[in-house]
Order: sequence, then C-alpha cells, then structure tokens
Amino acid sequence: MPSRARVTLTRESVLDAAAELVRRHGPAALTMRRLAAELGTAVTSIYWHVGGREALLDALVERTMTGLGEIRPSGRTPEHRVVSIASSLRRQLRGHPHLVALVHERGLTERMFLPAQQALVREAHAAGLRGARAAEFVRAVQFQVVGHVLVERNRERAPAQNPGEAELWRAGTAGDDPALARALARPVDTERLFETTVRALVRCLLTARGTGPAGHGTVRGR
Amino acid sequence: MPSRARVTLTRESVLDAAAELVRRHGPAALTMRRLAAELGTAVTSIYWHVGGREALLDALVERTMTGLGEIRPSGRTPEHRVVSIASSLRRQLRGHPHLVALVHERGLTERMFLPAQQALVREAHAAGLRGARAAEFVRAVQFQVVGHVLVERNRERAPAQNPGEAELWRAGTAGDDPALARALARPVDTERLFETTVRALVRCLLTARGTGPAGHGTVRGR
DNA sequence: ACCTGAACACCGTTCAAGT
DNA sequence: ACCTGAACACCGTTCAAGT
Repeated sequence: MPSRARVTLTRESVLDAAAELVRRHGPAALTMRRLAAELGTAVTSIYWHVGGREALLDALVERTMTGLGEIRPSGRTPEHRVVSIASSLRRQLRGHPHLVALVHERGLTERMFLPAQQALVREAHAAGLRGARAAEFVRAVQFQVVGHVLVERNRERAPAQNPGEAELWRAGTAGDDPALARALARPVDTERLFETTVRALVRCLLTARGTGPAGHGTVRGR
Repeated sequence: MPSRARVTLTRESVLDAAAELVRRHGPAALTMRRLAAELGTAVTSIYWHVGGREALLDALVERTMTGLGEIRPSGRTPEHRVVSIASSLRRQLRGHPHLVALVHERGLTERMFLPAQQALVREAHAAGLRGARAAEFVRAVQFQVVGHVLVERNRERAPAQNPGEAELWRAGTAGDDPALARALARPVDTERLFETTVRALVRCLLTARGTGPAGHGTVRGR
C-alpha cells in the first residue's frame, strides 16, 4: 500500500506475466525466478497466488485454451465444413505456437480438440453417420488434425536434419523417378499437405458405404 | 588401473547406462549426475566421452533409431502393403515409448520416418503414382503415422482429463444420439483407429483419379 | 589419454518469520 | 491475507589439476 511501485500482485497478473514470458521466449524461459524478477516480487510470492510451477502451467494452458475462439464451420457440404473445422483449429493452434508444445508436454493434446468435437458431431450427423460410426469419424479427424499440428510444429524448430530427406533423396534412391526425388528433397508445403490429407480422410470416411468401417486385424472387427 | 572396481568407461558404456536409465525411469531421470552415479564415475568424465547432455541425447536417439529394425511390407495389394508399413512402424515406436518423447523433444520426429520412406515410395510406384503425386502420398502417410503415434503416446500418460470427453458427452450434448455419446465417453481403441484412418487415407490417395492432388487454394478445390 | 573435485550459475520448493 | 529471505536439494557446465 505505501510504496505502490508495482501493480498489486494477483493471480491474474502472475498469469499475464507468465503468458508474456512464454509468448516471447518460449516455455523453457518460464522459470519461477525469472517470472518473479519480471514481476518485481520475491519468488515465493508466486507460490501463494498460483501454487508451484505445475499449477502455473496448468492454469496457463487452461486460460489460453479457453481464449482460442469459436469454431465456425463454413461451406455447403459436410465434407467442406469438416475441412473448414480442421483448418480453423489448425490456424488457431498455429497462432499460439508455444501453447502446442506446452499442451503436449503436459499430456493434454486431447483437450486441444474438445471445443471442435461438437461441431464435428453435427457434421457427421448431417452426413448420415450415427452412433459408433460417427464417433469413429470424430476421433479419426481429431487424431489427424492434432497429430499433424504436432509434427508440423516439431519440424519447424528442427532446421537441419541429419541426415535429412534432402541427402537421402539426392542419390539414385528414387527408382528412376527424378521428379519424385526432387519433390522429396524440397521442404514440405504443410498447409497444402494438411488440406489434402484431411480432405482425403473425410471423403473416404464419410462415403464409406456398406457394413461399417473396413475390416481389420486378425479376426474381423464387428 | 590399480582398483578396477568398474568396467572401463567408454562412449559405449556411457550410452548403455544412459539408455537403461531412460528405459527404466523415463527421459526426465537422465541427469548427468545420476548417470555418473550409475556408472560410478565423476560427472565430468562423461563430458570427455560423449560431450554434454545435448550430445548425449543426440547419440542416444541416433543409436536407438538405427536399432529399430527393418520395415518388411506384407500383403498383396499396395494398399495392404502400405498399411502394413505404417503398422510396423507404429509397433516399433510403441516398443520404445520413451524414444518417441525424446525424439519429439529434440525436434526430430521426421527422422523417425526416414527408414520407411523408401518402402513407401516403392508402393506408390506399384500403385501407379509418380513424381510429385507420389511424394505427396509419402508425406501424407508420414505425417499421419508419426502424428498418430505422438497423440497416442501423449494420451497414454494423461490419465485424468479435466474436463474430459467422458464428462463432455455425459449430458444431452450428442444431438439425440445416445450411442454416439456412449462411444465418445469410452476410451479410444487406438489400434483400431490407427488402422481405420490409415486405410481410409491410403485408399483415397491411391485411387484419386484425374488431374492430380485435390486443388487447395482459397477458391474451390477441384 | 583419461579422470578428478571444486566452483559457477542456475533450478523448484519449503518454511519460519515478518507485516 | 500477503510478502519476504534464507536454506535445501537439486541441475549442467567449465576448468585447472592430477595421473
């Protein structure tokens, strides 16, 4: 009260500072001591407001995730609308690159997809899928989108692979298909790849007619 | 020389001990000090043989990866063979659960797929795909398999989601489809999901006829 | 060529003590 | 109710010194 050189410390202000630290320098830069320095307080004050580092990260992930915004499907057919849901989620996650790492580290990748699930269920229903079939469709899209984002983010921060695709496909390993070798030596256009694969997956799963999902494994599913 | 209470320290023996530590207690347990204790040497000796922690992890990932074993496609059609390649890679990676985390942390997920690329290229050719189309196919499968493994491994070590799918789909949020709600509240059968999605993706990409991969721009794909 | 301990600059967390 | 510094038990890495 007397000095007021700083904003009064609250749970919110701690989370703000933490989020800013992560945004600017990545998750590794978020140490309790550095955060305290940024806030101009003693390290131990943070423990009073948000608990330890684990709790802090939990709260941070939670807050960022709820702020991600609505999923608004667009397009006329279910196929287009599902692709738009997937693209929209991907775009949102790419807008918070460090969040993806944070969420992954904390074993919460599944949570990243929860807000999109309802939207997907609606599209599955619109496409005539119900029950377990619809559930499988939702899960398939979920795994593919989240998985793609994880791989994409990962490769973005790994500039020099060793040995990378470029070297692997320089020699005559391509079975007399130089165009293929050239294509594989080039960096991936991940956005295009994302749309292509999601579209292919959706098309196949939504139009799969007949006796349910393709049989699998040793006996015969369902 | 005089005491010889321990095996002579070599680069190999250091890597052995490190791999064992990771296998038994996870990557977080691999600290230089603990490793030294395990080996019965001074911490600094490790630096002479393998360099710092980064170099150690690099070497560890490298060694484990080369020991993963061959990819042996089985099945009569390209579709079956591609699915078998994907399943085989997934199985190998699941046999080294900590490796996946290690590789991901180090931004090397792409490397996990390199040994499988050649096999996939052969199948793409056998299916009549060439050049950029074949490359896109390989990449699509790559992203999907690696992405799936990442998501799968991630959800395995996140026992209690909060709020999880179970809670989300308990209420009447399923649009009068109780079977769907029940299915989404249940844990995922990831193996089945993996096979279904890979099969769907492969089928769609291998049989896509016409003018090349689906258009992707802002306007309207194909 | 190989190994050592001491030292440095960091961590997260606890706890008794202040106001 | 809120904040503090001291202390504890850890980290990875460097470096001069040993043999």
